[in-house]
Amino acid sequence: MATTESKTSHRILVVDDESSISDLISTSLRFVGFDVRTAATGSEALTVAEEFKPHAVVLDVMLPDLDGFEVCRQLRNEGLNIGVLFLTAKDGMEDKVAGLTIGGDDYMTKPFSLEELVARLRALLRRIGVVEIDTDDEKIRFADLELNEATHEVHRAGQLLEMSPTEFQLIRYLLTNADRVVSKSQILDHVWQYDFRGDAGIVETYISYLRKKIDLFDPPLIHTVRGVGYRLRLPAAK
Amino acid sequence: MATTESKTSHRILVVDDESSISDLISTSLRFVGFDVRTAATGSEALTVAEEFKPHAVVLDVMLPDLDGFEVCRQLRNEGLNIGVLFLTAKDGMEDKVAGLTIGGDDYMTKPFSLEELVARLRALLRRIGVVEIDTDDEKIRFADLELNEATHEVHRAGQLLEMSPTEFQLIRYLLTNADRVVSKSQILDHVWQYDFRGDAGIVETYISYLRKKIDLFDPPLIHTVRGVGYRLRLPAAK
DNA sequence: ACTCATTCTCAGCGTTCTCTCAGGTCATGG
DNA sequence: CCATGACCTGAGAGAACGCTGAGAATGAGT
Repeated sequence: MATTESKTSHRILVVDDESSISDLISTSLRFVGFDVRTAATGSEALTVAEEFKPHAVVLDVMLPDLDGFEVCRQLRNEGLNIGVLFLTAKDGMEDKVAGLTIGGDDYMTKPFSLEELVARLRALLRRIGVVEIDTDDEKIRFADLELNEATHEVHRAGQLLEMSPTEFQLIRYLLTNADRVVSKSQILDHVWQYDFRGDAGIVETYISYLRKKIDLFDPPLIHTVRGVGYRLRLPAAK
Repeated sequence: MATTESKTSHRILVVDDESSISDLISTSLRFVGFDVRTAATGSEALTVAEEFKPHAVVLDVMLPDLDGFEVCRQLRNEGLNIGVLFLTAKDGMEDKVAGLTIGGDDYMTKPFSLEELVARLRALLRRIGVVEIDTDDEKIRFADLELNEATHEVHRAGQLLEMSPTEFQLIRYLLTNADRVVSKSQILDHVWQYDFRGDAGIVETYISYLRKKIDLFDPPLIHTVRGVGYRLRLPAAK
């Protein structure tokens, strides 16, 4: 019943020359139900794309041969309706990337969190019209808690709650796993940037932040399962 | 029950260089009905996997030759849908543990209990889609007693019972062996960490805890078989 | 440059859990 | 019916776990 996916899985092409990154991304995307192929170079990307006909491409700007934008341009020349999610290192190039990111495309700076990658990719697919735009589709609800993907707003009992970026991602992750226990490591791996090397105790701190905002209302929704993790649930849960 | 029935036998590859550990695990997994192969090194794991095509791998991250992550990556490169349950030492894990729960994977720190290993492995197989996701599949029932893996909740007669981690594992072990007698040493071996060196009397204590919660209802389900062990049964089923 | 929001670490604190022990109860065989 | 061993359970020490406030470090916006 808690299936987030997906009658027809969408085809995503992941292009990155660092295999650790491309493995991480493709594993994650496959798990949430996408059909994934990878390429390590620009030219390989073009070759694969021709045959694979992806709906969207996750594309590193920095490639050994072609420039990411060049790859994008050539893909577009095929006349296909392809969405592109650029990946870029966090240097000075961000502005340039932002400027070159046009249309329904998007970009993210490395390192990012997998939770955000998936969210951005889904938004991208919606924008370019591959996925039906159902306004309800952009909202996740649990009890009187509502998260709006499009506006990035969270409401409880009709009231707007201010969330920091991390808090937003955390509550989103909990919401997509509503009613199931998720461990602190799972949270860390999905919500935090993939290069985070700190303690899992940070999760406790953010859970505390969330509770101060969300569970200031009744009934409390965020529950601790000692020794295991956290779980979003209603008290009435039979 | 006398025959080794393997209608839904999933293939599990166990990779650990300590033969004591790998024996322990494989014996246990075979007993609960998995088809098990073992490997002592990373390269052996890859060789065996190619031919054995396991559904999941129990993989020690500390291997003599290849790193556990490298093994994982190469397994994934085959394009196969393999779940990985990593085993890590409790101490030297500071910067290693990141990203281990991506893509439905999971990890456990040594020492662990066999009960938990089996539970985690089953959850893993469900998540990666090897086993049908039937919400009922995540529940174990006996009489009016119900244990839910996903939510970590235990109900009796529709009422929620609070359980500590060890209590939860114990009732789960009893439930998976419902109607059969299990000895105290069996319980100790499966529910407690394999390096536990205490008295078996601890089991009596925890049985007592459980009875205070579960058999506060009628009829009592936990029965003592004097001189042998314990058995979960209904009064009618003499 | 300054301010503010945010992220993250850390340590103190209270709670819960684990495990041991000891005295009591119960079943069984003699 | 008693003796014996097996089992039950309450009490309590110590450890593990999780929550939270304080504050340093970082980064974004003005």
